[in-house]
Amino acid sequence: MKIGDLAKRTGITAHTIRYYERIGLLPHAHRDGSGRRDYGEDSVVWIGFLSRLKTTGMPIRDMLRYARLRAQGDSTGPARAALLSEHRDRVRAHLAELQSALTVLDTKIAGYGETEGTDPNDADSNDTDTHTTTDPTGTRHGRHGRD
Amino acid sequence: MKIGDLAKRTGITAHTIRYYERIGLLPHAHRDGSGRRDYGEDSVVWIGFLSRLKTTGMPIRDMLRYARLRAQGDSTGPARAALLSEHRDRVRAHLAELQSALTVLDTKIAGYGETEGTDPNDADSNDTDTHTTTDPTGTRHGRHGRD
DNA sequence: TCTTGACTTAGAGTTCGCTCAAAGCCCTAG
DNA sequence: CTAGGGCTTTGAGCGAACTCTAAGTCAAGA
Repeated sequence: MKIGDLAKRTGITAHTIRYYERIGLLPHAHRDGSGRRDYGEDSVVWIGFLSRLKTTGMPIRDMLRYARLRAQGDSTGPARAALLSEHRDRVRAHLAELQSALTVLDTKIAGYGETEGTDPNDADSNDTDTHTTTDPTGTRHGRHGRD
Repeated sequence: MKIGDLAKRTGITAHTIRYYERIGLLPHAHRDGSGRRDYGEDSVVWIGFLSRLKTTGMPIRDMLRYARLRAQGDSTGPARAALLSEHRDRVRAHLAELQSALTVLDTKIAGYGETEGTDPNDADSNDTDTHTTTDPTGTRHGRHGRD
């Protein structure tokens, strides 16, 4: 298939596909008689996987590392597994953060909902949350600000 | 407290705090006798909340909308609730995507793990989540909506 | 046949969210 | 008193990930 078709199939633009090829995320595409890129189903699959990695927040430089390992063949299996495994850990951690933040949002939205005239949840008091995962410095002992 | 203290308390740099003030995410700070920014606990709380929004992927321009509503006072409660509610929907959607991607990662890592010498999961076949039986979301591949 | 639209390239431009530099002022510990 | 570190400002710079432009080639449908 041509680059435009692949773009439609994968949801990324042809520009981005060429960009990915340029930086090494995609192998150099085969060309048809007239010098145009010609793709197979495997490209759809590979880009689909890259998109998943992207969704989960993997930076391009890490996708590149993975892609290079993949290009090196079967012997890199363990290295690829390790790379994905580390990434999975990060994704899990982020997931937990998101879930925690979600409950904060729930609380806050609920706070806005009740008693419309007054505000038991003023901008600040309602901003206060049970601090969960994200502990920037770790140095925060005194938690003031009403919980 | 001074800007450096606030930075330590919140985990963002003093540079970023000034940047946030510049773009309107933080109100203009009160100054002490010598013209330096002086913060109270409320700043810690507010930045904490902003950090959570950031964690959940809210772009700065949306935080700005929220901050401006907040600055306008209590009457904007419903608008703020709506803003957060829409954001919550997006976060929930993203959360679902992440969870789905996680199971893909699990499958793939497991694939690399089994039968160390050979590889039933060669670069492509294992990259494929095509007809991977475990289809968590039920999302048929082929067209994932673009992010 | 003609025209339209998809394709090609190299390289420049954009957006986001910081991050730093430079030059100078001033608080505080020693 | 002095040195050092933290603060001030404006404005420039940066890395990530695209995104688009320009100028040109070419294939295929009306």
